[in-house]
Amino acid sequence: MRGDSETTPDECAVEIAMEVLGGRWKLAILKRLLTGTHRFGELKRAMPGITQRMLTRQLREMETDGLVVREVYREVPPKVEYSLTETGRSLERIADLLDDWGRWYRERHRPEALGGPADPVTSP
Amino acid sequence: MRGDSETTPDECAVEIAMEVLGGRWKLAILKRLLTGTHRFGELKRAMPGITQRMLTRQLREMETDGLVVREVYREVPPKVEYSLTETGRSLERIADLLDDWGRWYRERHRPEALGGPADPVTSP
DNA sequence: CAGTATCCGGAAAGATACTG
DNA sequence: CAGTATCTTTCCGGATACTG
Repeated sequence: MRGDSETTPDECAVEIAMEVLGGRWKLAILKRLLTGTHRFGELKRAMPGITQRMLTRQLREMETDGLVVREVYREVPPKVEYSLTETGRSLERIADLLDDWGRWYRERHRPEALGGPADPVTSP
Repeated sequence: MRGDSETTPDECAVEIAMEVLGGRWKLAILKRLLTGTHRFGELKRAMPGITQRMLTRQLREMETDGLVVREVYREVPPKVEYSLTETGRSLERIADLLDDWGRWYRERHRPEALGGPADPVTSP
């Protein structure tokens, strides 16, 4: 997804968005950072499924893409804080909608993936 | 992305959405189908970049995920039409937002990818 | 026309171990 | 604490050829 740089003239811009948001963890990280600045370890603890290597890579890509700011405090022990840029925060609505939609979809199409089914919803 | 079936209890639902919308072509196809029912060949012609194999695969996955309906007319020559389900149409707003955001992001962060830069926007 | 059938390269993702 | 460094696995996406 990243690095194709083909950008055919008639492609619709969702592909640009998917280049930036694609991957398994970007949006999850973004949602975390929407609650405020976080340290690397905090993010890691908050997302048990991700490996250190993946978290580092995703954060660096998001930094390159202008979504997050990485601030290094030259202390011992080291401390690095991540926060969203304005561009990153501009995704809040989309991230929320995707989250809502995902929840709704899971209820509607994957009821087995639920621990205790809540009250069913009929539109997202 | 597909087939992990892990779904850790505390994962946020954006991952569900990304499972369904992920991949390079899903949203582009969805946007096409939002304009109405289309035949396989129409979709293929409308998206010069995609291969037959990919188009078939993406459409089948979207069918499995409950986003599209595939209707086969037993004629000669064969005719197959694809349209969106209600679930598929429920993504319209999100697809539009992603498209808008992608356009805005490209202007703001990748001006070199534009033929003739339009009037700059300051918020998505 | 609308697909399958094969084969393939490379990126994405993960496991594990080590370090300033 | 916050990373690198390797190694391995998975699988996405594409090229090409063939078919009911």
